[in-house]
Amino acid sequence: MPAVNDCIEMLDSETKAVETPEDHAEELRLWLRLLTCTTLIEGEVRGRLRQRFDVTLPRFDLMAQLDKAPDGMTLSDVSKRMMVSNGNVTGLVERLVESGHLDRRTSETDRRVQVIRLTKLGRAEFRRMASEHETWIADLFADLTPKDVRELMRLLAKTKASAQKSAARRRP
Amino acid sequence: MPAVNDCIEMLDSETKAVETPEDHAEELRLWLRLLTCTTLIEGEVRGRLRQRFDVTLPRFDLMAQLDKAPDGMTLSDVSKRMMVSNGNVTGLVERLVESGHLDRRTSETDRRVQVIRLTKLGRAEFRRMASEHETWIADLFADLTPKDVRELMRLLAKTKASAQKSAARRRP
DNA sequence: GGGAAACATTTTAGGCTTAAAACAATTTGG
DNA sequence: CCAAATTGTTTTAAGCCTAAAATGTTTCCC
Repeated sequence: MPAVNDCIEMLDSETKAVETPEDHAEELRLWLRLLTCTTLIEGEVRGRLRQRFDVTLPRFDLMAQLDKAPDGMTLSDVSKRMMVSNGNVTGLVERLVESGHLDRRTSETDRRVQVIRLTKLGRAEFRRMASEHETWIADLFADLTPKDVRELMRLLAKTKASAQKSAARRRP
Repeated sequence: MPAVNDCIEMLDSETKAVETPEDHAEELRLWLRLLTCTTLIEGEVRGRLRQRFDVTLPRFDLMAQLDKAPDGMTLSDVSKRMMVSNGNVTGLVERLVESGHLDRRTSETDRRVQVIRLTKLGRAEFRRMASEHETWIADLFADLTPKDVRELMRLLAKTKASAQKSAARRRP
């Protein structure tokens, strides 16, 4: 009896009292919009880095991590911070060592560990790129008021926590 | 005299009256947080798609576009919608045609154009995946209240508009 | 009509990315 | 002590992705 079914579904969607196929369209739209924003900005930054400095985004990101760590980082550290796979970092580091931006040495205390640092050249180039990069980002977010920025920061922090909790539920 | 300099900088950062090297650290932090959220969720979705359905995220995304277009789409349409390069779509479509999920034919009216559609198999598989996918997304955003979701939607719409405007300024 | 511009797609070359397996070194627990 | 588990990195195989150049087709407009 379709009529009865319709009633039940309407009731549910209004009151959230019953367990039936729920509507998660809002969350889905939110996710797509989040993804759109990120893709848009990421593509813009990628293009500007390439045009202005002939550098790729992953290389820039890796250098950004190292700039914050004057004593260097292990490959695992970098991999966790950048949220990419280990093997990915291996290749990235290889190319940046090759181009003279990174210094890589085996730890004295643990011969499994590779410690990487920015070279003088690498640091200088990164600083030069980073200051321009910061103005790009400011420009991309220019229409947001300081209040918007604060509110977004708060909601994204909540989003991040929610997603981490959900991920942990599945992989305890 | 460093003391004087400090005063000027503090004044500026408080009042925004003078034009000096401005501080865009807040926007930068916002961008990094946005990127973190997306990377986190995207990685989670990618992993679940692989484990549950042995499908990649780009394939799923492409099928999602086609599911909304019963009459098919051209490769250019897909490329614009997915915000990826043309060449990328060519390869993706190739593999999905090969696996029987997509049907590709040259347009009768314009022989430059390739029109792609989901096959029966492709549509069935996509629907099966999509309904589960929707629950994953809902779970990942579970800690956000309906008000949070609305507010995020609003702020991300503003962000998207701002970024598009900034991109257009560069590439008119 | 015909050449130039615009458009849709593919190709190319190179880099990024992942998951999984392999390898190497250290730590741990009996 | 030493075998087993753990940890850090690299390798492998496959796929994703981009920018730029090349190819084929249509449209524009003189």
